[in-house]
Amino acid sequence: MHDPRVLLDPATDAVRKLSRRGFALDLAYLEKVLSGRNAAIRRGDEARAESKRLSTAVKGATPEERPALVQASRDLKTTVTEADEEHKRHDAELTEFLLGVPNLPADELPDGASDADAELVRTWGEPLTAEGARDHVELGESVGILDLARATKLSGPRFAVLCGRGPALERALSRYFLDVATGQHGYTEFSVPTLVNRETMTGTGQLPKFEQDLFRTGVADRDLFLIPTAEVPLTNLHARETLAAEDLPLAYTAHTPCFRSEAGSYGRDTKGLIRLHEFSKVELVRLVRPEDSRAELELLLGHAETVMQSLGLAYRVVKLAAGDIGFSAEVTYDIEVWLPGQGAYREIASASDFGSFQARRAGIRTKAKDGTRGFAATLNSSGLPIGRTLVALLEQGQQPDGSVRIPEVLVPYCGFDSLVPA
RNA sequence: GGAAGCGUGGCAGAGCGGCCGAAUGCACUCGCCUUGAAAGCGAGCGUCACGAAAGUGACCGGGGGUUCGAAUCCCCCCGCUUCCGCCA
Repeated sequence: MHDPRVLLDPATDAVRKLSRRGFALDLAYLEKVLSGRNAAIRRGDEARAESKRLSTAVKGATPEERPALVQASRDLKTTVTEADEEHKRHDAELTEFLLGVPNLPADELPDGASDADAELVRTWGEPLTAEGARDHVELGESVGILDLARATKLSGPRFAVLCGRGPALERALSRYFLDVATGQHGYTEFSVPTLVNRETMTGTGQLPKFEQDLFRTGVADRDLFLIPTAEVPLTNLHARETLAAEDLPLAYTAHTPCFRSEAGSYGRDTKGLIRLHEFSKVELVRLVRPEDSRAELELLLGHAETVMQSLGLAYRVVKLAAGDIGFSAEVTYDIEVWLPGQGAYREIASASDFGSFQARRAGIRTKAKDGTRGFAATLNSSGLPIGRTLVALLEQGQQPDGSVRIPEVLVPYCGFDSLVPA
C-alpha cells in the first residue's frame, strides 16, 4: 500500500510509473478523497476540543448556567458524530482505493508486459540438449519416481504422486535447501501455518485483488486461505510490530506446501510437475532497511543462484519487464532453468524487492536508535521450489543410457547417486 | 464443549465517572560520580492522526451504549489463564 501523499507528490511520477504496468491511477479521485477525509478529521477534532472545554466548565458551573452548558455540549455532539462518520466513510474509500493500487515498478525495468520483454542479466552453465532428450514426465515415469495417473485419481488434474526414490529425493532437496539457507546464508528457519486469515493475505498483497488465485476454506465460520507461498506467513510474522532498525536485516526461511488455483492458466503446462495446485518450496524472506533493499535483492538473488550452481543446473537470470512483475513488486528477477526436454529456459525461482509496499500493508515498522520511525522493506525469493528443481534435475541429469545422474551435493542427503529405469 | 477468572505503556503493576495518556517499580537513553564497572544522584523516555507550525484530537483487548464528561458503568465480540471433558 502506498502513502497517498507520496502518490500525489508530482516528484513521485506515480501516474507514469503505474502506466508502465497498465494501471491507470486516478489522482483526482485520490486527491478528493484524501482532502475530504482530512477536512472531516479537522472538523471532528475541533468540535471535540470545544466539547471538552464545555465539559470541564460544567463542573465549576453554577446551577443557573449549568443547563445551557449541558445543552451546548449536547448540540456539539451532533457535529462530532457527523464529522466522525464522514471521516470513517472517506477513510474506507481511501483504504479501498489504495489497496487496489499496485506497487511502482522501478525505472530500471525494461518496458513491456510479458516474459518476452524481460532483460537478460546473465547466463550460467551450458544449455545443452542431447540428441533425443526426453522431458521430465517421460523420465520420471521411466525411472519410477512419478505417478501422475494416480494423482489425477486422487485429486484431479494438476497434482502429483511421487513414488520409488522420488519421495526420498524430494526430502533430500528440501533438507539441502534449508541447510544451505540456514548454514551458509544466515537464514533462520520457521515452521509456519499454511492456512492463514484474510488480514495476513492482505498484508503481502494477495488480497483483496487476487482472491480467485487462492484456495479458500470456510469451515466452522472461519475464513481461511491456503498459502500460495511461504512468503505470506514469513513476511507477516512481524505484521503490526515495530522492529529495531539495528536488528535488520532479518532473514527467514521455511519449507511449506504451496497452493495455487492456477485460474486462468488452462491448457498451460498441463502435464508434469511444472504447474501444480499443490507443491512444496523453500522460501527465503528478508526484512531490511528501505535504503538497503536494492542491494539486498542482489544478495538474495545470489543466495538462490548459489543453490542452482551447487546443483550444477544451467540457468539464466532475467529482469522482468515493468508490466510483468507482480502486484506488490518494484523489481523482480527470475531465475530460469534450462530444460532440455522443452528446449527452453523455464522459471524456477523469482526474487523480488517489494520496497515498503508490503510493510505498509502489514504494518511492519522500524524504529532507529535516534527515534526515527519508518517502515521496513521486504524481499523474497524461492530458495528453491522442490518440484521444478526435480524437473530440472531429471532433464539436465539424463544420461544416454536412460538413467539420471544425481548432483554430488545431494548424495549425502538421499543416499544414491543416480536413478535408473525400473 | 462445560465452569471460573483475567485483559492498562517494553515488562511488572496502581488507577473515587471529571484533577488520568494514565501513579510507582524495572528496563532503556543522556549526564554527574568512579581508574573501570556496579551502586547512587539528576534529567528524559508510548503510538497514531490532522496541521507549515503553534497546537489539536484519538488510543487503557475490539466494537457498540449510558453520560455534559468513561480506563473506570452497561451490552456484544475476541484473546488469554486455570479446572473438567475430548483429542494428535
